[in-house]
Amino acid sequence: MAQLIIEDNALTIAVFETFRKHGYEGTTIALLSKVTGLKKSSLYHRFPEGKAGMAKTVATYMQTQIQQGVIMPLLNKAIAPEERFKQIITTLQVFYADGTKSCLLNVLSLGDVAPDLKQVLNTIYDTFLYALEKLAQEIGMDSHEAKLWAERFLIFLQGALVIQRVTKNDEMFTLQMQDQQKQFNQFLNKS
Amino acid sequence: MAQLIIEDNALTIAVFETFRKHGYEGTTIALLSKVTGLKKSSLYHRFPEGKAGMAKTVATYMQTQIQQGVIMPLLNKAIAPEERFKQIITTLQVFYADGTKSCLLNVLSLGDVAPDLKQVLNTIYDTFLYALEKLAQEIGMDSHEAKLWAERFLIFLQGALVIQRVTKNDEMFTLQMQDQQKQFNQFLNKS
DNA sequence: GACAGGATAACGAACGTTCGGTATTGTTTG
DNA sequence: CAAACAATACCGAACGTTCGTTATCCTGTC
Repeated sequence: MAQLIIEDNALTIAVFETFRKHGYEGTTIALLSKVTGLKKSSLYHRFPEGKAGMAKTVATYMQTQIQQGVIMPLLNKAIAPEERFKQIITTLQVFYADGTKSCLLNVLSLGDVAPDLKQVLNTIYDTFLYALEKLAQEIGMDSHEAKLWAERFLIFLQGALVIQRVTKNDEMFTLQMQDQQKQFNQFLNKS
Repeated sequence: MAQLIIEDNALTIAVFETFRKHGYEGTTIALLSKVTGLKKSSLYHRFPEGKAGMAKTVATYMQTQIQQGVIMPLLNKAIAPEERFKQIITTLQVFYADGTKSCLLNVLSLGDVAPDLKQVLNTIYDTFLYALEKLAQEIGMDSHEAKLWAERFLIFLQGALVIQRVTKNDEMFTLQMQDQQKQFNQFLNKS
């Protein structure tokens, strides 16, 4: 293999970070070139399907990250529910860099979205919601309660990210996540 | 005055709706031309400061809308707090078209935002938060409680809009707003 | 005839994309 | 063990298109 001046994974991450910061339309090939160190034409060697393919790649990248860092831990019955929830809160803090980085689900769902990209985003949400639901059921909620709690958690997650971006209040996301964890533990101790 | 093909207010609204749907980078002058019925050059007659000026105009438009439909009702002590809150929930449902339309605070705060635009967005958030805080204090919360509740409400508002956009679940926003109202009334009846 | 509202036409710049070419690395074959 | 071929990784230069913007001109109205 010819020399890779940037590894596949590092390349995907750089592109991912650019998309999540600037959105789809705000992310230009020239900007990606600057960020990755690869010339525009070289980017097309790595992403033969162009910009749309890049967006799909980063969405799929997020899907695997969430799958590995959130979904699997949430469904891992070998660990106590309290520990599991604490664990994913930590993961999310890292993933969103204490709320300083935006979520692809938000920034890539603006305007007219390509159907295949939209489907990846939908799947991320669905699996995330499902895993949260299952955890909530484990700690004693009925299926209806569990779904509402899971939805509220994801709403909180997205909302806190938006508000922190608007206000530049750097502790907003962290505080809200800690609050979610506290409420989770309170429910646990009641039942 | 020569013939106005589109009135100032209708023009602003059309531009506003385009920006909130496509974001800043996704909104092109050609698209605005199609949407408003005005040629590109005519748009520059109405908005001498170009695209940046259009964004600032729509942000200021939102500011006046929120001021008139939300801030003033919230601070109107001639009406019972319960009625006031119910009123702004209704206003917000209309403003966000039952959650089918995005919020400028979200879509215009992506990437590198012009400082003067960012300041308008900040002001909208600050005044909204302040009015909610005051209402919360009126119904018996201390200042700390009131601030946390107000923040949570705005987080919920933004989060529900994001989630509904991702999932296309058209009842998400409405249900969450109704839930917020219910919780507000429950707090009221407890104190 | 001054002027405001709108249209025509064009501008340079940036957009996403493609093509031809050049090293460098791997793989085959005699 | 080389020579030959193929594949990989990257780049320079250009493509046609669209971007935001502007200069010029026409058309009504006071």
